[in-house]
Amino acid sequence: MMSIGQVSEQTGLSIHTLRYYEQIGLVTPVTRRENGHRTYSQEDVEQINFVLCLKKGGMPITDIKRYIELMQQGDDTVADRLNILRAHEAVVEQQMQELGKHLSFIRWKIDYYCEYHRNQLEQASTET
Amino acid sequence: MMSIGQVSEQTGLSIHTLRYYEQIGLVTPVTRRENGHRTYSQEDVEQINFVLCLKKGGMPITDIKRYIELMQQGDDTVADRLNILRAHEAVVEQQMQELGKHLSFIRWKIDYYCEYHRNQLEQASTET
DNA sequence: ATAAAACCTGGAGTCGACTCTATGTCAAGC
DNA sequence: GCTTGACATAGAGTCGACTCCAGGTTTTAT
Repeated sequence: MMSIGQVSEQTGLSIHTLRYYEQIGLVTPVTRRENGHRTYSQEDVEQINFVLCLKKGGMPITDIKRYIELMQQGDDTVADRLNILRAHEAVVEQQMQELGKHLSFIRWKIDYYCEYHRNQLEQASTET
Repeated sequence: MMSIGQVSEQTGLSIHTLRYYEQIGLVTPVTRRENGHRTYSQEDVEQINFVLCLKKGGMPITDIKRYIELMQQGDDTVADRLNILRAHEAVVEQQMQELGKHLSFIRWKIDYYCEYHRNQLEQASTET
């Protein structure tokens, strides 16, 4: 069991954000100690990481929230969740493809500028 | 030479957004016809696509703006621009790696749910 | 010549996702 | 016993990135 501070450290999310996510229903509310402090189980942390996984893939918070709600409704929603995951899979695949194209374009530009810069320096030195 | 509407079609950006980008200096102002309408050269469109390339890689608008400003200042800034591009290259590489991990996690989850769902259906049919 | 379509400007409004403020409780150490 | 630090809540504020609105001009088609 971990405190909110420890979870913040581990996930990279701020304490504020962790509470905010719980408040808006992006993650299921965690149990509390007698003093009211949140205490996170390993499962809770895994759910947070899953949410982050979807988020990094570009899924907006409202959609993630819908997914989490389906999870909470139990096994009857497995088919729906499967559909969402499949759609998201496709989105991420396309994103990676695009990123790959962008990356090679940037590399091409870097090479070009490298060359250009080298010539610049050379010219400066012969002008002495 | 293209009109703003045509560029909007081609880039996927709304007309609003194209004007907004020009206004905040994210792209260099294009020339106008006598009636004041914007007219985009091939180069202008290429610059917009380059900006989108950086943006899709997660670079915030203010940073892209700084890059464009360097471009406008001429050849003395090539070294600076190279640094920015190299840093961005690293960022995009890391992003792709992360996305790859997320993707395989999602796929794993899909497989898991698929199996689960198959069993669900089977059970339902034998219960008849 | 009149309506419709495509463009213009300046400025206000929206939206998603945090992030911070004010105020308060509780436990532990000096 | 009093301060310090980690936690709590409710609600306001911020920030990036658009997006829309009001009001106006110009070209195109009927």
